[in-house]
Amino acid sequence: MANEKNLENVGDDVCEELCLHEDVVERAKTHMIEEDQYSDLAEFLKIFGNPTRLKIISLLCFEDLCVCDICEALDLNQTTVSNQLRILRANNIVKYVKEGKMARYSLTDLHIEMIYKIGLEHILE
Amino acid sequence: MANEKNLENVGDDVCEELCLHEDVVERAKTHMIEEDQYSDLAEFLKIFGNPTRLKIISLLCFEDLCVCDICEALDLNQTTVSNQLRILRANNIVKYVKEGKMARYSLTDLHIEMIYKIGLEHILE
DNA sequence: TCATAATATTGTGATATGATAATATTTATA
DNA sequence: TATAAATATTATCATATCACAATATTATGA
Repeated sequence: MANEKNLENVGDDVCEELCLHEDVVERAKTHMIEEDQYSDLAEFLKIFGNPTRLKIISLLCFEDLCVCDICEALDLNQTTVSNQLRILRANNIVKYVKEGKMARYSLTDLHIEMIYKIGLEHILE
Repeated sequence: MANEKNLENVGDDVCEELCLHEDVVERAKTHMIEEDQYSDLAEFLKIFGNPTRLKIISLLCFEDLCVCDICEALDLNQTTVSNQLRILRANNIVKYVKEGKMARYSLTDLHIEMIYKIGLEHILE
């Protein structure tokens, strides 16, 4: 029995003196959010990890634009822009209104612009 | 000659009346940053697009931690955590100090916490 | 200097992502 | 209703990324 307890403890208490700080670990855990929220947040922030999408976002920070103008400003073909706009839409980063044949895109909210600008600040440091 | 000019214009002026807004496009272009900066920014923000890395960041928002404690808090094996820490280091998101055998990790600056928190706000809306 | 704890690096196969070609849909107007 | 402009969707293949096993490195204490 005492033996069994020792075996149990092997996993938990390895390097107790020097490294594994039970109290620190427990406190850290209290600051964690739900597993699903980490996934959702990663999915959302992942969208910012592509230069083409960042270019689109950077343009929309200043002015709403139609697909055609975005293609022209970025010198990218229509398929590429349209596909990326779909991804941006699906992730609630841009929205659009139909105006006749055109679709006028804009950022959904200020969070998008903030993340773009804070990121830019960081890399410019 | 007149014919040639017409042909040239076909590419530029297609849908002039309805869609391609030269002035809008020109104005949009003035807001763009350098190609390299888009790449750098994408590389940087891409790092936030992974749940494991976000978990590490979320812990370090509150307290500096050693690798061992991070593994324990996240219930992940050491290889995974160490690899992600290397990526975070390489992208200037975390830094560390050696303390004997241990490495104590922390966030490099407030930008990291801000991006994490703004993103979280966004997905919780 | 040997053993071991803590951390780092490398290699691997499965999965995700990117740009774009090909094609489809939607809408206004002739 | 036929045409063409504007935008959207689907398919493809090359490349990137992921978690982790295996292994290496670093640093402490016996």
